[in-house]
Amino acid sequence: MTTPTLTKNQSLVFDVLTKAEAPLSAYTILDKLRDHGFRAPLQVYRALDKLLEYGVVHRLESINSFVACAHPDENCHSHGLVAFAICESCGQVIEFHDHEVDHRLMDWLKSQKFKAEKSTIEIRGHCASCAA
Amino acid sequence: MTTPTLTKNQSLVFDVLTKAEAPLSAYTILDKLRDHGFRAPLQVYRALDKLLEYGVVHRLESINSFVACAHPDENCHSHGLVAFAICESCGQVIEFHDHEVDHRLMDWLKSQKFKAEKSTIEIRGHCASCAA
DNA sequence: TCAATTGCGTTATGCTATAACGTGTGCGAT
DNA sequence: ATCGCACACGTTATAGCATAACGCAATTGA
Ligand SMILES: [Zn+2]
Ligand SMILES: [Zn+2]
Ligand SMILES: [Zn+2]
Ligand SMILES: [Zn+2]
Repeated sequence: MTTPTLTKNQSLVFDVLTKAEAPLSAYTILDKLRDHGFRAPLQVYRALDKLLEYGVVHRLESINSFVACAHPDENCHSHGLVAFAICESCGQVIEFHDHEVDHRLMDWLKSQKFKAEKSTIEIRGHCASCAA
Repeated sequence: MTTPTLTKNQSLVFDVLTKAEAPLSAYTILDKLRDHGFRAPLQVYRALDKLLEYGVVHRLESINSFVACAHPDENCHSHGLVAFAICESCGQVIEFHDHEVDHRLMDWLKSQKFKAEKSTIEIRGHCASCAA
């Protein structure tokens, strides 16, 4: 369950994501790392694949972007769904977990004999600051 | 709230989606409509935009594809979230609604003073038939 | 030492989506 | 009637996202 030591490229990508204040696309990450020798998208995508596998980064499907996990210590992800509220003005992402939602969804899926593997729960809108 | 009369292009795209047994990408739709005079992606995307606006088609963010609404008559979408279970083997999509999940998510968002506008709930996995 | 695994770099390619321009048609206001 | 506007449409070009396929180097473990 513990995260393996990150390689150089993985560390660079992870650092960029942890310092960012909003989700980043793979190509934005690439641009930020050109000074560190990155030249091609694959260098970013390969690092992201590993970081996603380790659970320290999340992919936001609805905006084709990536964000560092907001709860790196809790290993909450192993036993529950993750949901994201994404502000369309400032880009801020709130990551949250709710076991009641989890169980409700899981029960429904079970009733359909559907074997869940990956889940995406993303709410786009405006955060408290941006809602005006 | 009633759906306007569809234009020719909108009807063609909608028909392709309703006859399909799995979600289709915009470019797959384009290929299926070349015989009907479609030549460029924009013809598909413009029709899809309208169909999405009318609520008769859904976009599946996690697989960049589109599917006809499974509950065209209920106007359930206006007052609740929609969730999808997507089989990664056969492509079958089960569309469902659950008010308890809705309310739970909405309550949480309200507590964060987050103003929700669009939501995405997609579960990928394997359907009863494909789960082997 | 040899084979298998893993990470890395590069080039090329494919898939997804939109920008920008111009045309034609219908329809209400003048 | 005709002007102005909104809307659908067609086309070309471009932007943005993601992976295939190749080869090399370092690591590991038998
Ligand atoms: Zn997380
Ligand atoms: Zn905001
Ligand atoms: Zn629907
Ligand atoms: Zn299936």
